[in-house]
Order: sequence, then structure tokens, then C-alpha cells
Amino acid sequence: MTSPTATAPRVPARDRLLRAASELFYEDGINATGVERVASQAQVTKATLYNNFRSKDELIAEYLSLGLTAATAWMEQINRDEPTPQRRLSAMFEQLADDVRLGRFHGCPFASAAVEVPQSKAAMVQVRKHRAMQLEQISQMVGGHESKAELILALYDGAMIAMKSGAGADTIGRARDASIQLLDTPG
Amino acid sequence: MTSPTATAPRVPARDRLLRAASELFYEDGINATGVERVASQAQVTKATLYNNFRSKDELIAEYLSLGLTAATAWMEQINRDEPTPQRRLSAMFEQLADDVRLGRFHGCPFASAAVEVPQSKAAMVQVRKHRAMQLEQISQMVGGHESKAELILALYDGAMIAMKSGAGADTIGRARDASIQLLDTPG
DNA sequence: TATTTGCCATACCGGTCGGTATAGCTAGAC
DNA sequence: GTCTAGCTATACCGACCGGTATGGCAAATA
Repeated sequence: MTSPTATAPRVPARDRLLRAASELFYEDGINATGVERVASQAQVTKATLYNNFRSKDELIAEYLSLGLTAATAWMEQINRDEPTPQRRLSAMFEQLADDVRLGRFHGCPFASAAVEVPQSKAAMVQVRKHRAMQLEQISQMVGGHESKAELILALYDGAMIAMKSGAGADTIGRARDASIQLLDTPG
Repeated sequence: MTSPTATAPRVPARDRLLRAASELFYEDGINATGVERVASQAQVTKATLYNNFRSKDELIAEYLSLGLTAATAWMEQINRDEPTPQRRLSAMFEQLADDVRLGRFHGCPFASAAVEVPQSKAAMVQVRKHRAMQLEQISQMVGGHESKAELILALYDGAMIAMKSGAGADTIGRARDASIQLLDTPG
């Protein structure tokens, strides 16, 4: 064994910091979360945080980059596992509904970052890459109709906004149905 | 005349404060804007600000309340001036496109507030009222189809998110067309 | 004319922010 | 066994935050 008493799996401090940042930035907001809280939640001191990241901005950008990787894997898996456009879109919206039901949903982390971080910062690069990825994956879901993908994404984002503005959970189902109906319309 | 030299129209400090808050909160963000900057932009001292508002939270809530009033008047006017559902929806999306073109668009102020302010605060009341108003007005635009209104609003919110995430201006036009097409679909 | 009201200016409060400096410890690699 | 890298702990920095206190001035009201 790597450690005499084997008390912990020895996760590198950097990984713990990113995991803590992801939780806190997403649940409490980026600006509302100080670097000190990120460090303490990762059971690490602030000095260690600044040994691993140049600045809070860099930590934010890497948090979003990690989220982009996860979101990409998720959508790729839907494209892999679900055989039809209908089922793919359903899976996408149902995941959102599940998150809402379980109290895990606090808005799209990329949309939130676009609000909380100045437009100039490195974080916005991740926001734009995320949108491009979504368009590409949804386009693939529906068989290459790029203009339809754009509308489906708008419905999806709109549903998330609605959930943060007091809408009932059935709003997601109606957005899902509309996006599926959209498949059969010309254009 | 009300003032001997008539140097200024004598706008009350409270109005100037709200106008300054609206500009700064919307353009730079709520958390990024300190009360001192609001006061100085209103050509007023911080003491005067706190003579007119109990706290920054109250200032935020009144800023949103003012925005709600303005947004309501705008949508009512569209319903009054435009004769058909198509023209009403077009007017709505075109206004957004105009704001983007003129560089006046920085996201939906209510969606941004929902991100920047803790869910518990008084500001969230305005956010929910704003969504309810939008649903009511859009429903009126399209002749009372409430479920269609919800989808049109989702498309509208989605288009705004898209604009903050690097989308091209033509995205708004496609969302507009889709919302109009939605009028002719059954359901 | 006397009083009140609204705004002025300034200075201050405790707290938190992002970020840095110093110094010591410990474990793995050579 | 020695060295190095990565972690620990603590203390500090200047800047800004929201909010308060004091005191004075000018104009409208009575």
C-alpha cells in the first residue's frame, strides 16, 4: 500500500480543489464563493490553492472546462445510447427534470458564469465553446438539421431559465414535447 | 420658475439614484456595482442614498420593480399597436434584435438578477412577477393559448441566452420565425 | 422670521475580498 | 542519507464592501 495506515485514497490536492470549486461555484455562485472557502472545503490551505492555480480566474476557467468535458461526455453518451431523435431529446430533457426533482438544479453553470464574470475574462471562452458543443451534439441528435438544433437549444435554455423564475416542473415536459414536434415540421 | 438660476430641471435625488442604479446594475452587474458608484453617478452622496433606501437589497428590488413596470408597458403597447399575433411576436423579437445591434443588450435583467442575488431575497419576487407578466402578455398576443405562450417565452429566453453565449444575430430571427410557425401548429 | 426637511461632505466602522510572504514539515526519489 | 517537491500553518497586505454617524447648509413651509 502507498500509505502505512491507508487512511485515505490520497487524492491530489488539485483534484480536491477543483471538486470543491465545482460544488461551491455551482451551488452558491462564483462571486459569492471566496477562495478561502474553496480551500477549506478541499481540506487544503489557501497557499496550496495558489500553488496549483495562478488566480481565482484560472480556477473558474478550469472549473468550467471540467464542466464542459462532463457535459460533452453526457451528450455523446445520449447520442450513443439512444437510437432515435425523439428518444435522444427526451433523454436530454428528462435529465434536466431529474436534476430539478432532486434539488440538484441551480441553473446552467455556463449561463450563470456569463452573468457573474466580466465578458473579457477567460471564462467566456468556455461559455462559447459550450454553446458550440451543444449545437454540434444536438445537431447530431436530430440527424444534422443545424437550424433545428438551434431552436431546440433555445427551448432547452428557455426551460432552464423558466425553472429559475418560478415555473412548475411540467414546463420541462412541454418544452420537450415541442422540441420533438419540431422534428416533424418542414424547414 | 422653481429655481432662481434654473440651472437644472431639479430631478429628485431618489429618481436620479434609481436611474443610475438601473444603468450600472444592468450594464456592469449587480454585485460588481458598489453603492458608492451608484451614488456618485447620481451626483449624490452615499448618505443620501441611505436616506432614500434602507439597504442595497431594497435598491435592487426597486430597480427590478421599475424594470417590471417598463417591461409591462412595452408589452402592453405591442398588444395595443399590433393587430395580429404574427406582428406582435415580430415586434417583440425585433426589439431584442435592435437592442443587440445597438449594443444595448446585456442579457435579461431578471435572469441576471436570479443568478446574482440569493434565492431568498426580495429581488426574486420581482423575477417571478416578471415571468408571470410575460406569460400573461404573450398569451394575450397569441389569442389566449397559454401553453403556446410558455413555449414562445422559452424561445425568447433561449434567444437571449444564445446572444450572451456568442451566437450570431440571425439566431433571433430564427427564434422569431419558429415562434410564429408555432402559432399554426395544433395543440 | 423660525422651523423643518432634504441634501451636502467627510470620516469612520467591521468585515471580506483576492493575493502574497515566510517558514516548517514530511514523504518519496535518487 | 540527502534532497526536493508539495504540503502545512499563520500572518499579513491593500482594496473594497455595505452601512453608519456627525454636522452643516440651503431652500421650502408655516
